[in-house]
Amino acid sequence: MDCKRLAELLFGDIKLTMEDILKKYPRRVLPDKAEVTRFSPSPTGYMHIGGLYAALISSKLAKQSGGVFYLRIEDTDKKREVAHGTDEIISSLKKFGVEFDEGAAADGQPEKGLYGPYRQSARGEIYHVFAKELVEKGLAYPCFCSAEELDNIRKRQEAEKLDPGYYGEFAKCRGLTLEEIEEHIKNKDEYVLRLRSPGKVGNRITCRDMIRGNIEMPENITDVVLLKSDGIPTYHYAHVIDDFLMGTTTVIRGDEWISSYPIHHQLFEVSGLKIPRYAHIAPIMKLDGGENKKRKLSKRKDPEASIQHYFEQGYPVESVTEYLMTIASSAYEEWRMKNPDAAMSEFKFKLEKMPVSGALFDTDKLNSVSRDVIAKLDEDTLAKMITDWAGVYDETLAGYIADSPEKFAESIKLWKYNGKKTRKDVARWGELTEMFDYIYKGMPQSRDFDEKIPPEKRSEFLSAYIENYDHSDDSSQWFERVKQVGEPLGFCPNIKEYKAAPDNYIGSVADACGILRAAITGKRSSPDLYSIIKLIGEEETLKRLRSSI
RNA sequence: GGCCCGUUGGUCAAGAGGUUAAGACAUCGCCCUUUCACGGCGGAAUCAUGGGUUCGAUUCCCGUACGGGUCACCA
Repeated sequence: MDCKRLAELLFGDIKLTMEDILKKYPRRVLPDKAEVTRFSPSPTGYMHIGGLYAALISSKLAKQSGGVFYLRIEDTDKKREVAHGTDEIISSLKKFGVEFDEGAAADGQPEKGLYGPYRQSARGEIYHVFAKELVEKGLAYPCFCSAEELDNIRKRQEAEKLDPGYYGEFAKCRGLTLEEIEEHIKNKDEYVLRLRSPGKVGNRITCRDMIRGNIEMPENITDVVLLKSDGIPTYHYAHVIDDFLMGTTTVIRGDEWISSYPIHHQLFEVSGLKIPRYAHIAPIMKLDGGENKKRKLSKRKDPEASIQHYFEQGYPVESVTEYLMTIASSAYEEWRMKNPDAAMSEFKFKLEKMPVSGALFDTDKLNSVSRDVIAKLDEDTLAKMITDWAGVYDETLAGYIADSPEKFAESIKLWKYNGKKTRKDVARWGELTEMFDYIYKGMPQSRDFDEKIPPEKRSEFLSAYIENYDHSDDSSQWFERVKQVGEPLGFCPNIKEYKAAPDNYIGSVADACGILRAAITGKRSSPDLYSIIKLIGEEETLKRLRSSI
């Protein structure tokens, strides 16, 4: 067959030439070992935590090696595209401190970088130039099979337990003559462009994966689709051309791509392009119900899959990135313990140390990391972060803040410090609302008394305490009074003595304080009680105490 | 089902042919303590399984089980 004529027939109208393209995308001049990485999402909806994870790693790798990190939008599937998907990705990532050296920009904004356009939808002609070359070399051909025909092929293969795909005897259009093709084109029949795979059954290829080492698998033998009927390339083809042109050194992507690696390997080969390194990262998993089955965090089922969730809950973004780093690298936690105040960028990240199997998302761990992050923040930063968050996500809390800024400042001090030691019991701003309730809102809705103390003893103590209450007590007088009131009623003033002989008492001062705490705040745990009393004032304190009897 | 990948405490995991098999989170106990917290100390808890190779295997090899991924004109 005259492949040149076929190429003209299919791509006669393109103006660009291969020389133009290669001139426009020169090899990058970068220091030795500099990594060029990318984040290449499809704008199909909200940002997934897995996307953030990948972006974080990719960015880190480029930055620490003096390379380039860029954003490429893979918008080749118009059906799944969501309006403003790109804006959403960029702004979310920005909030997490992930910045691109070059790449796609928000809708209407100019792109940064010389290797664009960075939206695949704007690169149509480029792909066609490469595709034309493949056709010229006889390595690609048009296929006019309908969806039904393909479906039948698949069914037959399934029934006969054959390998699925368009190959061998199933590749009907592989043998079309130029005349037949011309006829189809004249009839304006829809077609896709397929690779004429040079693969042989039995051949093996190996994927050099930075995380898993070498992975051996069968060579691709199927005539995969390169260009869809709308002329837009499939992921496979766009990946190969773009990552070559844009100079990606290491492709970092989810491990669901491993199985299509043979296709990519072959595509690079037939196109005569240098294949990049790959790092296939394991997804973040979740335990599914009681089934004890792991599965990927799913956008649909799991709120925690969306990074929006973390904004809503009020996790500082550093908490999330810190946590993600502990998953990405087992060495991270140790490093962090040694360098509590260092910037994350100082950590030397290694792909080789990444986990090969999916880690279960652990909210407890996230919370713990987050408490540490929050504990390091100073009051002003705290106040600002909380105010900003509440303004968007928590009306009640925002109302409290607006109601009395002084009280708010006091409250922050209260939960952050106890004397000199900082508390670590808040992992997300959402937890603060409840705490501020008892400072701002008055009477607790319900009171979580320790049922170890019989209710009548509790009331007895409460009455006696109210009787003896003196709001002018300083903090040590206050505590003395709790002891004094409690002692005759069976509350041992000395915790050690109480522990030595618990049966001799109803409880200890700690229990007495617990009664007061629950009466005033409703909770068993709260910041320093004396300070809370001072904050809410005498009248309110007595009111709450009385109502708990 | 084919093809890949994986399996160390509840979770995240380090680890190496010979170790008392790190550490973190969670959990439990104790200590500190002016309550709550913070902090300190300690406990319980792990090498999926069967065969090899070896003086010795959790570590290397093979099988089995289990789990994950993938098999589109989606990415």
